[in-house]
Amino acid sequence: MALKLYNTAGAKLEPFVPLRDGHVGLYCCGPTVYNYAHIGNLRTYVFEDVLRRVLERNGYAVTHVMNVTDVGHLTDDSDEGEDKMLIGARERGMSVWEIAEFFTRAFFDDTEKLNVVSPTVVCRATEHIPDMIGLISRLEKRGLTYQAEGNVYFSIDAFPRYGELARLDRQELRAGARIEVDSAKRNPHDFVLWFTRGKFEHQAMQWDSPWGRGYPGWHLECSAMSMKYLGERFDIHCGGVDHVNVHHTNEIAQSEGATGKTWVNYWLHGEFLIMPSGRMGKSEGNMITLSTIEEEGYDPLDYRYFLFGAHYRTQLAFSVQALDAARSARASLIDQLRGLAARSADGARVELGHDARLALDAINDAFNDDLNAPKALGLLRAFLKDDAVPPGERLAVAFDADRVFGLEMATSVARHEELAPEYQAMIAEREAARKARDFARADLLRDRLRDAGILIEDTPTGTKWKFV
RNA sequence: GGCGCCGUACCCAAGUGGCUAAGGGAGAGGUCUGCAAAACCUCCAUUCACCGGUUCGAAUCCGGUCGGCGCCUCCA
Repeated sequence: MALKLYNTAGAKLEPFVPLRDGHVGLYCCGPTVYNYAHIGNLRTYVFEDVLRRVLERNGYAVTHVMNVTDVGHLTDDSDEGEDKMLIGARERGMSVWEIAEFFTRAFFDDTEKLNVVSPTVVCRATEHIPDMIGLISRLEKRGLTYQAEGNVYFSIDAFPRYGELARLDRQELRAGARIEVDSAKRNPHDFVLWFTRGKFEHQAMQWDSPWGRGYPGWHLECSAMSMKYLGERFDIHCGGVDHVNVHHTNEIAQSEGATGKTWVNYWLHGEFLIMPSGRMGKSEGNMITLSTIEEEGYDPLDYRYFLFGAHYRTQLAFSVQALDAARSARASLIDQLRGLAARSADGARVELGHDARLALDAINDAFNDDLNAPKALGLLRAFLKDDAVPPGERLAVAFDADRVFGLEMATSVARHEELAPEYQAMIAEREAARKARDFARADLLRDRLRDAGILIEDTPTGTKWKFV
């Protein structure tokens, strides 16, 4: 089955056809680095990782670009807020530049732990200010901007197709429903391209521009940088669903406003991870980071496995119970694969028989059907139980599918952990006790090993152990 | 108020017109075991929030009701 993707623009499933044969230009909205990413944010990056892996599995050479928003941004668009970076810096006693560097590193630590493949290009907003200024100038030449009270605004009334992506009805938009409208705006939904207003003298990062010293509006960086690295037209742009209405809508306006061309062909949006209390966020007070999860004894890959429980376009309910289920499921999968490896003389077989081939095709079809990872995982697990297929072939199918799942299956199966000599001695002593039918002694040793995190299994082929 | 998504077993969920409604977790029974654990085997929704309609046929399409969530403000 050829790759099909759900395009937010048009709101339907479409066959994927790249602009250039064999190549894909992919832009993913990256992190704002004034705080740790939480596991809800990370869900989106795992979804994008699956997208990239599926594209590559289909033979495309992918140029994957991601921005890092290290420019301070207001806490809200009504211009009343304080710069987020500044707040972060003050709270932590660091310069805004140090803050940005610190959380950028933290972000990539997290994605690496989740086995997310690094983007081809990672670009920082602060290193592309001239590109953004250039874009504003182009918009200015085309008459799509105006200046008011020191700021440069994009005029959405000068861009007739405004809001098509989100199917916004301009008449029905309710500006100011939740915030106060900036009185300098001609249309309440106009947005700032460049800030200079003295009111923001506390803004720590500022640059010179034709409109005065200041800083760029938030949406600008994605337009400027994506076009710089991928061209004025490219294939796929993705991010979280929350970006559809404002961020991506505004990006399209300023990008297509500047070039006069269709900017992006496919828009993909990942749904939210939902807490019992609703959306996860710092202000909601329900933020969980990857570190939190690790401290609770979960492996980051347990979380990755958990994410494959649901399709990327459906909200996923997070709970400890659900994460526990994922951890157990991943452990049992690895055990299952180890069992298959033990029963296969030559490990993962390269040549697949008819049934294995069929199963792998079905799994690939699931991936190609708008990245249906949960279906693919279900198919894989059903297939692994099929004793009619030689163990080596089952293993091979799993490892092949893992090129997309990214669960380190082969590594986990091959891992031979070393046991400290004192524990080896305890196991030997327990064996001796069992032979002597001193079961009280044997059970005591088993309990002690258990307390040390070592699980004892007496199997027909001898005593085995593993870390819990 | 507008736009959008969702409601499938104890839990997380796949399925979007037609074979027995995936898969995982939990649970139950069994094999094995000194006992366990692990592993393996078996069982676990005549039914898809509710009501009405379309159809030979619907969890799947249409209308309505109830419930949940998201976006419309920076936000994955």
